[in-house]
Amino acid sequence: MTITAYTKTVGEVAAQSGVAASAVRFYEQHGVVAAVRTQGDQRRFDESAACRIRVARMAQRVGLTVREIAEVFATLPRDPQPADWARVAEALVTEAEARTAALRDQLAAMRWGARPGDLA
Amino acid sequence: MTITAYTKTVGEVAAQSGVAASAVRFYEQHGVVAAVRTQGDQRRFDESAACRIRVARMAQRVGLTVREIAEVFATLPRDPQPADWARVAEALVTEAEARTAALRDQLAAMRWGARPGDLA
DNA sequence: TCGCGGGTTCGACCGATATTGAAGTCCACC
DNA sequence: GGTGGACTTCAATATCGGTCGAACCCGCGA
Repeated sequence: MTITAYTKTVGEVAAQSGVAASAVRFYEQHGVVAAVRTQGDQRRFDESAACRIRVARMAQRVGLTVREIAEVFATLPRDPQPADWARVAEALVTEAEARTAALRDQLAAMRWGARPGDLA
Repeated sequence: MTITAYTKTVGEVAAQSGVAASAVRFYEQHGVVAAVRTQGDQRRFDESAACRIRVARMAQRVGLTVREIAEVFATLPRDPQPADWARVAEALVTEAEARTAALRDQLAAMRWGARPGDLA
């Protein structure tokens, strides 16, 4: 049973997640990732940080805000297991599908400017 | 064959589409809707304007930007017919589904931190 | 003719999502 | 125990998607 430690620097997490270090700090400020501080006040992230950020970026593409993503991630325990990630993944995909379905339904419900007499 | 005229004021379009008049002007600036001007320099929109804006708002919910939406709408002719709207609707839903699929695929492709030896 | 409820432009401001730069600190390696 | 690269904070800047207010214009009805 390996204890997942807080060992990654902001730069390492940035490299592993494909975003700028400034974005990693931004995500920490907004609760997408968590960090502890060294004696010298530097951030140290755990293994899940890069993962969280990669997932967050994908979720942003389907219209979720950073706040919404942080809320979903708030349900993750420390050192998330595959089952925890699976649950989060499903929540995100379900939300994306719900929004797409809402788009489709509302589009379908529109009367498309069918002015009576126009097609008659 | 009714010729669709430019008759709606900003306020009318705003009311019909459920957004503020300032937003209608914003959408015009960004190519989501088009307007002609009266002698007195006032905007006049056609019937499709409110429709475009309602659709645009839905599309924003699934992560499309105003620019992307404007590009899709750029394919609409003047006085769009139901078939034109159907094509646009399909393009938007398809894009939303593609983004959701990308999210799901990338989530599925992740190794979920399965560190060798951890589950052993 | 006057009033007034719209419309107009323009620029300031907002919140979200970051990026950049300055000034200073930390720490890993030699 | 240096040195240099990576880290820190804070403020400014940028883009996106709007909103608001000021100051002004336009047309309609009393």
